[in-house]
Amino acid sequence: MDTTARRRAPEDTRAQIIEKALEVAAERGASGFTLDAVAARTTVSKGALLHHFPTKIALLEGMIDHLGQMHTDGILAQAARDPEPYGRSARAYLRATVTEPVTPQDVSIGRVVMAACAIEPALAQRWRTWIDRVKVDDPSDPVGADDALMLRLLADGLWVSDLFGVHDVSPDQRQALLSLLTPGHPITANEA
Amino acid sequence: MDTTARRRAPEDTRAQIIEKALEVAAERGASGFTLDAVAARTTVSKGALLHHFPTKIALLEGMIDHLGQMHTDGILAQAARDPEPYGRSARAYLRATVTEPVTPQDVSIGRVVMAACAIEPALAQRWRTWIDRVKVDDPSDPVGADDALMLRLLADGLWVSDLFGVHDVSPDQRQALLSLLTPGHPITANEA
DNA sequence: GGTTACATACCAACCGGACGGTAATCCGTG
DNA sequence: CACGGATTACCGTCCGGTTGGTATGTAACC
Repeated sequence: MDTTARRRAPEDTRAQIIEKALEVAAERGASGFTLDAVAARTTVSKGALLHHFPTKIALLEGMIDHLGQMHTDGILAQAARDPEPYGRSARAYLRATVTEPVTPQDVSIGRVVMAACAIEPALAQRWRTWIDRVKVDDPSDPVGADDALMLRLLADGLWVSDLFGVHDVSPDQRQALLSLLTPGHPITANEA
Repeated sequence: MDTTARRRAPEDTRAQIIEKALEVAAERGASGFTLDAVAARTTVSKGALLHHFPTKIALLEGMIDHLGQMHTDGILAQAARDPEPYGRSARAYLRATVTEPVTPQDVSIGRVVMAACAIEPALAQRWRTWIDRVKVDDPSDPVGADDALMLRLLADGLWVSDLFGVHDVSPDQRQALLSLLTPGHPITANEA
């Protein structure tokens, strides 16, 4: 990061910007998330920031891609650790939401991303692509599509509940949700 | 609404402002939801708008209260129409989300509210009070708290899925979700 | 006459992005 | 290898448009 490292590592600069941008989002929230604030936190200037991300939406896309990458990695790792093939993917999706510690920083970042997606629909689309990437291995799963969908909706609901504090969900209740999808015990009625 | 009706009906003016504000939110989205746009759509001026709602957040609070009122009314009406007492409240909560036609206007308004809540946590708190108001009759319900919570989380997940289009949920699948909570068939494992 | 319900004009601050400039690096050529 | 032009990374400043909010005035009502 010395001054001579100009052209050395543009990819590192990009990564650093995204990392710092997430920090700003975590600490200042959506209203405090400005290009100036992000630039001030990085070692580079605002001009360089705009050089790597020509627009604020582009920066948010970068952040969402980063988060999506991490999230899908976590889900796929969870799925790989799960010996039971039945409903593996959907369960991992839920488990990632239930298990991961939801820190105040996570909540703040989640709110910023949520606000961004609500304001700019294109960003919501971007987020969706990451979700779809996790779903690809579903066809090989013997679990019914209805049950899998239900678990995912449940996970999403739990996520927004954590974001806005709409429901009080105890650790026990979180744990109970995990044992929902078991082989031979379909949840939805019109399952095969 | 003639010009002579100055002092006549301040309450009507308030109601009209909220109504028009929701229209603006539906048509212009979050980025187009500005005080000027709202004022332009009403018969009153921007000054009058600020007179009734001294700040933009106050206006959003008014809108959220209005939506919350309608939503809880719908849920309570659904619950009243349901002959089966088991899980009545939670089912009504879910049914309100599943049954109500989700128009593009609803989606747009929902996004604006979502963005507002994500940016200003105080608004999320406001929304939560409306949810709590629906839950009050739960204690008289023989359904387990875990199952009721699960249905609510499911409903919330379905709502955000409709808002952002994350999952494709067929009408059949929506219908299937409704038949989840039946007496004698608890969903979560650790029910009594 | 004092308060309420508005209208009109105005402002100041914020913020995304444009711009002109500089220096380091890459690359083709001889 | 030398070298020189093109490209890329980056800087710092400035600007214009937008927007939430204010200040001042005025007419209707109690």
